[in-house]
Amino acid sequence: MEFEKIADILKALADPTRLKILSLLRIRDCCVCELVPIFNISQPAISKHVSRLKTAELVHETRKGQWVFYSINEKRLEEIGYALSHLPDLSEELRKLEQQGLTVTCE
Amino acid sequence: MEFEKIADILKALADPTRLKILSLLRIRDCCVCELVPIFNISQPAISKHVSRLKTAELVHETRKGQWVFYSINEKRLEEIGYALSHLPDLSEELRKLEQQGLTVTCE
DNA sequence: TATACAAATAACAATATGGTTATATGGTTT
DNA sequence: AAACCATATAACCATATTGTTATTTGTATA
Repeated sequence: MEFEKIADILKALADPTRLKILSLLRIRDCCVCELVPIFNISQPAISKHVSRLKTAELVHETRKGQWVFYSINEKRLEEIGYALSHLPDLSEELRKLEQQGLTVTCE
Repeated sequence: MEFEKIADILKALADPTRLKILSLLRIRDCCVCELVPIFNISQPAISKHVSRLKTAELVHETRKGQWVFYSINEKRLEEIGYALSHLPDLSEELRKLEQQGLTVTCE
């Protein structure tokens, strides 16, 4: 996965409210109207948070009548964990640096 | 680790430039003046990025003469990987929701 | 001591983020 | 059809983020 893509998914994760939503979805699927009374923020705020998680493919949605239930996408979380321990290799950049004689060699 | 703390570390990670810096530090320790020619941004911008990584304890710094060398803190990265797969438990919140009769039971 | 280089900090600007309230949309029920 | 409820979107505001240039601080050296 590219650096920009990894950063985008991490940005979607990097918020306490969204992390809490994911933790709740680990217990069971929830709809927005269940999440609202748990947090001290408005319904549109919750709606935007889950929307951000959906864009990052960290959750899936399923409409059931008038409700929309969100479920966690554990695969995506595993992917991001893997991406962090296997970031794209930039050794070519360091090689170019050496060719340009810009390397700092200390003592 | 608390949600706010995890979110803070994820915010430090959630930027392509900082992810690239970490990838470079996986190859070898680098100083700011080596990182500058690799990226298309100014020296103060790089300095602020490594400072952000340092605050999140994702890197360590060692002064060597006039240079400051940065090294990756792999332990911290492992910690955040672990934290993502073991987020704090919020089942108590769902229990309270049920007690208040706010649970949505569908079909 | 004066000069030079590396790195950090200050002050600022443009954009992104995370909240609000008001309103629109989608589906259910009377 | 009308009313109702859940969710999404629009418009807006305050603050955070990420870059810039100018300046300061720390260390080495002529």
